[in-house]
Amino acid sequence: MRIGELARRTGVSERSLRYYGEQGLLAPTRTPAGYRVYAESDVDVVRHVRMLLAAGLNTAFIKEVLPCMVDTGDGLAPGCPELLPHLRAERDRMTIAIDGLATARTLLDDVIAATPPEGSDYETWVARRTG
DNA sequence: GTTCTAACA
DNA sequence: TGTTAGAA
Repeated sequence: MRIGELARRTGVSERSLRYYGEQGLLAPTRTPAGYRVYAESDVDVVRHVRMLLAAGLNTAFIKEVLPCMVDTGDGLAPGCPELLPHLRAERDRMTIAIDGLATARTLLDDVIAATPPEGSDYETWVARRTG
């Protein structure tokens, strides 16, 4: 099938489909005219890619693990045991990122909280705090 | 009408 | 990622 059909059947834009191809996630063949030709199985590949993307993994990582993933019917499961350490490492990176944002948010909360009392004159308030 | 590449307010 | 221009 060509890109238009795959896009319709997966709900993924043609733009994204071409991008996945550039990233090595999809390997469509080409017609003499240069049109991309996808296999029936690519419908599932695209679904898997979307799931992993939604799970926060980047295309480079997905490219590596995709071949080892098995479709369980309701989701994806690691088909190779040596995948777990990498998946857990990825999870740890997310935790670090989340913690970083949490502290950033707390700091921003402090700035927001240091605001003049309701109804007070802003100019005067600023002058008193500025010295 | 569909797809391709390349480029960007 | 969306969108669009120009060509096939």
